[in-house]
Parts: sequence; C-alpha cells; structure tokens
Amino acid sequence: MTIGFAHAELIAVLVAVTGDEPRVMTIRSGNALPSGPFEMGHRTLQSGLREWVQEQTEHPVGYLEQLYTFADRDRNNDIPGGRTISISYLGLVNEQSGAGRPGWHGWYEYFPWEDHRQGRPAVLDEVMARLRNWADADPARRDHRHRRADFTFGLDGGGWNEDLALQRYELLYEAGLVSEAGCGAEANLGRAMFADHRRILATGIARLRAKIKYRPVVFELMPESFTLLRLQRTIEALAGLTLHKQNFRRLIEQQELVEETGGTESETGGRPAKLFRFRHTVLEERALAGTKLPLSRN
Amino acid sequence: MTIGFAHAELIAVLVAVTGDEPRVMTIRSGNALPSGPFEMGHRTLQSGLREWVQEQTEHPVGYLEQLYTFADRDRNNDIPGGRTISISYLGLVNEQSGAGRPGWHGWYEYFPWEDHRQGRPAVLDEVMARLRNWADADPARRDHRHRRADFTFGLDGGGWNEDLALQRYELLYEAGLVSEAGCGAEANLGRAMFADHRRILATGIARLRAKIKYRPVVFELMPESFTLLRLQRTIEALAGLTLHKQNFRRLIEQQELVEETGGTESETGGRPAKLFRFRHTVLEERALAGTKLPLSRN
DNA sequence: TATGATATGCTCAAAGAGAGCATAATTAGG
DNA sequence: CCTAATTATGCTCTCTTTGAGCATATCATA
Repeated sequence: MTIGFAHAELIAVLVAVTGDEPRVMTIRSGNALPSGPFEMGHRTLQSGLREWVQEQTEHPVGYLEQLYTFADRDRNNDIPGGRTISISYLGLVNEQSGAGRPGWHGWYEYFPWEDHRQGRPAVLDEVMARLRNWADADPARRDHRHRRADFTFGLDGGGWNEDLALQRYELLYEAGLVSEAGCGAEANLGRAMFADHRRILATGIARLRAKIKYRPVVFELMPESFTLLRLQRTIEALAGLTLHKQNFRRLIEQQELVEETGGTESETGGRPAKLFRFRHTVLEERALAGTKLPLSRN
Repeated sequence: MTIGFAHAELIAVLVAVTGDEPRVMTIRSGNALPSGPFEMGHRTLQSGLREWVQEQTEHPVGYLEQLYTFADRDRNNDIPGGRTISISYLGLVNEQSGAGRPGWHGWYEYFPWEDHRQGRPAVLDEVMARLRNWADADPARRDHRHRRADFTFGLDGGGWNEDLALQRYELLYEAGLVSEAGCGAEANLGRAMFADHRRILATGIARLRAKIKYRPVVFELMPESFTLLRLQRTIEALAGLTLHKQNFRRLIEQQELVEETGGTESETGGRPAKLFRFRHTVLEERALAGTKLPLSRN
C-alpha cells in the first residue's frame, strides 16, 4: 500500500486559571496558539510535546491529553508537495506557574458569549440577532437553522449547556460571523486568532468543560492546598457558570476527592476557611465513571 | 520553525453488531485492522477515510469519529528518514450491511475477559493469577501493582467497570501477558493482532462503551426498525453486560429517543413486540449531555 | 459592639435509579 | 381445546441523588 507524506506539527492549548479567570497560553500577542514541529528524536508524541512546552514556556505541564488531529486541505501553511498534519493537545498548568505572565490571555476575550457567571452576557443578544438574519437568508434551510441556533445557544427550553462551546463556534463560523470564516474584521464576534487556532481553542474548552464533570482534572490547575471556595471558583471559571455553594461542597466531600490539611486561610474577608488538598490516591482507587446503564445483577 | 516530515496512515476500527455479537472489520484473517494511506486528494481526514472505507469494504459507514493519533518511535513499519503517524478512527456500520461476511470478527475473540454477559468469564481467574505473579515479581512496586490490577478488573469493591477496557489491555501489555508486548505466543491472553492494532481496537471499544451512555450512537448499528429487546441486546453486546429489561425500557422511553412504527414483530417466540424507530430529530433537539455540576439559578 | 462577609451544617422536597411483582399476548406441545 | 413456556409491557416501592434554601458559626472592620 502507498504511503502519504506530510508535515507534522504540534499545537498546544495550555490552560491555567488565575484570579478566577481561565487563561490560555498564546504567542504573537494573543493571536496564535503555541505550536512547533514534531521532532524525530522523541519517543512519543506526548513526551515530545511535554519537553517542548517545558522549554518554550518554563511552565511544567501537569495533565496532557490529545485533542484532535487536523489535516484539512484548506488549512493555511500548506506547503507545496505535502500537507500539514496538526496534532493538538490540551495541557493543564498549575495556577502558580501560569500567573499573570504575558502570553496568557483570558478565554472569554475570544468567546465573550461563553461566560455566564454574571448572568446571560449582553453580547448574546447581538449573536442571536445575527444568527437569525443568517437563518432567514436561506428560506430552504431556515427552520433547520433556527432550531440549530436555538438548541446550541440554549433557547429551546433546554437551557444553556456549557459543553456545547465547540458547536457554538462552529455555528458562528458557518454563519460567517467570525473573521476566520472570511467575513470582514468589523463583523467578527469575539477576538479572532490565526488560522483555525480559535477553533482548536474551542475544542479544548469544550473538552475540558466536559471532563471536569467525571474526572478529577481540576486539581491540576490548583495549588497544593486550597479552600473549597477557591476550587469552586476555578470550576466556575472553566464552566462559565456559577454553582450552588453548599451543594458543591456536599458533592466534593461525598466523593472524597479532598482531605483537610489542618490549616486555614483567613484572607477571605469572613470566617476563615479550612484548607484542603487533593487525595492523589483516588486516581488509583476509583473509576469515577458513572455508568448510566440500568444494570441487572445476576 | 522547523517542520517534521512523516508518513501518514489511516487506521479504522469499524464496528457492527450481528447476532448479538459485536464485531470488528479486519484484514489478514483477523490479524489486522484495515488501514491505508492518507491520500492528498481528500479535503479532510474524515472524508478521505469515509471514501476509502466505502471502496474497500462496500459498507456505508454511518457514524465516524476520530480515535487517536499515534506516532511512537517504537511502532513497526518505521521507514528510515521519517516516521509513521497513524490516525485512527472509529466507525459504526449498520447491522444489515456488516452481516456474517468474512473479515468481521467478534470483539471478544481478542478480549475474552471483556464479555460479562454470561457472568464473570472463566478466563478472569487465569488473568488475575498471572497479574498477581507479575505484581509480586517486583517487591518495590508490588502494592501499587496489586491495587492497580484490583481496580481495573473490579476487585476493589467498586465492581467491574466496562469502560476500562483500554486500561485493562494496557495493564496486560505492561505485565507482558500479551504477545504484542514480546512475550511468547504460548503466554498470550486473547487473540493477538499485528503491531499495535489490538491496542487501537481496545481504544475503540472503550470509547464506544463510554459514548453509548450519553449519545444516541447505538442507532447507527441498528436497522431502521427494531424491537426494544433487540436494542437492549445490541447495547449489552457492546458493553459486555446484561441490563435490567424493564428499567432499560423506562430509560429509553423517558428519553424519547424512539417512536413506535406501528408494526410488530412476532418472531420472538412469545408475545409479539412493538417495532420502534429512532427519532432522528433528537439530534438537533436536545443536548443529552447530563451536567453533574450543582448549578445555581441566579 | 454592630455589620458585613464568608464558612459550614442541616433539612425538605423532587427527581432518578434499582429491584421486582403482576399481567398480557403469543407459540409449541399434548 | 388446554397448558406450559416465552417474551412483552405496566406498575409499584424503596433508596439515593439532586436542587434549593434556612440557620448558625467565625472571622475582619468600622
């Protein structure tokens, strides 16, 4: 069988949360995600990326997970005689290291419609208005487009679903409301990025938002010890939602994900909060994968 | 920045369920997964793969999802002057088309310990015994290994978790109990495959087992109309578990995934069963992504 | 000392999940 | 025709999980 040739490139979505803001590591003043060649010397993709990120950013990467591999013909950087295959990864960086340094930009700069922590963001009105225009522009697909818009943006009675970040970006792309899709910069919603990097970022956000619900990955973004409110704020930042405080504590405690360090923190302006640390042993203790199938016991 | 060169290859895990057995499309009498070059002519990876599979197998592929991209140095087929990047996909094929044709092999031929529909499979005793030996062989990591084995194989009180198929295979690989890891063929558990194809198959199985719980992908494996028991048996085949019949029906019905066709089927040996069909509109109706976060409404 | 703020404990109702009993509608066998 | 075996389908009951909110505790500060 014949073999195709291609150029291989790694792209990283590095995430940190500082000051209750989810951030992503960027280059070119926030216009692109860090990327680099896949070097032949490395044993695996994963180890190659890890080394390379460490060098370039001086931040140790905790959790690292493959996101997606792109090789579309219409991607930029197409070099004659071959194609570029981009393998993207999601990496989580501890809060401490990833602090206010340059290069870290807030997620919601790129996706202002994704942050619902202060209630429904105002941009959503504009977004929906323009989606309606787009839907109406094609009489044949009008209904389908309206339903799709309502569904992805939570107007169909189902409510806002934070996991649909990628679908939302893709819809806006299709509707020509982001400049990466070729519309003018003046028509662009959110901040644009180089090539398809904003799409890759959306992929990472969606993946992470889904993952924090069934795997204890948030702790990769936290310092060694933390208060429960700090943990809550971190998750809220990622999900773009606010959580019910008491129920959040109940959830964390009943899952036995954390244990008290014994210390307290009193910088909070109120009653001092107990400090907790992640129980690393849970990683080899439990599955945490909630089956929803109605099993029979026999 | 420099660019790495590589050979690109696509590998497909094509799944069908016939006669209550989950099957995978293979070549070389069941020793390898179908694979092929990534041709330059295609617009996207996905479309390229779809075309290629259609040609090679004459089966239309319904659902298609990227699994994982491998580029490890120690993979076979390494050609001097470059590396092979393998991009693997999971594809679902309708039962009808994928029927008893040659090339389709049952999953559990390769992973006999994964099928718990007839109760705990007998091989598990041997598997665990040999894992214990392996664990005891290294006094330093003994405890950790025992805990890991107990956990992945459900002996730690948590019970069997069907989603851990990949972790189980990886553990057996690490323990040298599969011939792909270099142990002799006589020591191998299950049926071996070429290179790392069995690992890729395990990845596909794990992904599919997890996915059927929150996305209505099973229907890609079903004929147009089917009875609820048929649907249940299909899911049971994939999960390697038996389900509680009445509760299964309740679940399906309350989610409004299906609607009656009006017809019935009486080949069942008992009371005739109503026929149902998948409500394709649910795909654009609901999210089906159950958030487990304790939201606050304000 | 009163006030504001956050931390933390607890309750109550509603929704969901697990298990199993009961009844219905067929076919196969006397 | 009658009976047993077999599968379909309806329904109940309990236990757990989730959603919401009240109440109390413990700090800093004006």
